[in-house]
Amino acid sequence: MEKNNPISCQRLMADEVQIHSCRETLKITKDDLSNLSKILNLAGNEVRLKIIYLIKIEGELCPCDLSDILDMTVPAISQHLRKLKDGNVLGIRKVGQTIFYSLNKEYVKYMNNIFAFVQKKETNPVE
Amino acid sequence: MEKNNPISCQRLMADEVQIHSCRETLKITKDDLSNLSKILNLAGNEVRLKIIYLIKIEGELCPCDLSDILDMTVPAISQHLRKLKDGNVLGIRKVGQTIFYSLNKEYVKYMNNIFAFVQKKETNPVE
DNA sequence: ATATTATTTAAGTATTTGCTTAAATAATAA
DNA sequence: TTATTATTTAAGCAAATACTTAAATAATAT
Repeated sequence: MEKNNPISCQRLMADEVQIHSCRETLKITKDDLSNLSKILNLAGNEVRLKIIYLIKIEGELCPCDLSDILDMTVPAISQHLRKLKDGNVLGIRKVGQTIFYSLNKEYVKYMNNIFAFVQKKETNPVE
Repeated sequence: MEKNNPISCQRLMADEVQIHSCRETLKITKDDLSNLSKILNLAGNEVRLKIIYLIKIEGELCPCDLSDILDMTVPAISQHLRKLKDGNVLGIRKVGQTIFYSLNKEYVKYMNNIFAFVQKKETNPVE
């Protein structure tokens, strides 16, 4: 259902064409931007960003290790990992009672973009 | 002051070297990751992401236009703009009583990374 | 079986967030 | 001057967030 809102900005110089163009842009990119905002929201927490960054470098890490590394309780880490897993950013591999979290393939490229300006630290080669 | 926490993860396979390496990595990247998380946190809100995206395409936009385009109240928009300005993502240009917000130069490159996988829409050429 | 270990889940809570409405600023127009 | 317009600021509030501690699962070890 097209809303076709009237333009309420009353500035003399208000550029109706620009406003309509922006609305069109949003129509086209709505879903992309919505999905993107969810990823960025996950990454926009310092603890989770560290988790993603470390897992990206190391290949995989378990909650217990991350708890050690980040000096946080295991449940606190676990809850962050769950969000990242729910958001499909991370996947898991179970080995006995240990659960290794790793970056899902489809996000590797994007995370390279995200971390582009972070001081380099080489990723571990997959063996 | 070096904390040098003992490793508490007791897994048989716990890789002490890896854990120490991660701690070193964090020491090096701490500030970068902290700053990055702030930017991503700003971008990780759907409304603000739309604002950044539109401003990136259009060059600059005012609160009144954004209020029209996003169908939100002017104060709601204004408060988002303030956060983006406080985070140094946006800058302003005043023309009479209208305030135009634009993407700060230092963030243009990074925002290209952020929006890399959003359906293309050409940026307006600067005239 | 019992104990230990790794992890998740749940409940509680203080803080942050994102809006709302109303009021305050500040520039322009009549 | 007074009115209008663009914007910000402030106060209030419901919802979301990120932790805490305790309990529940589940796999391993004794």
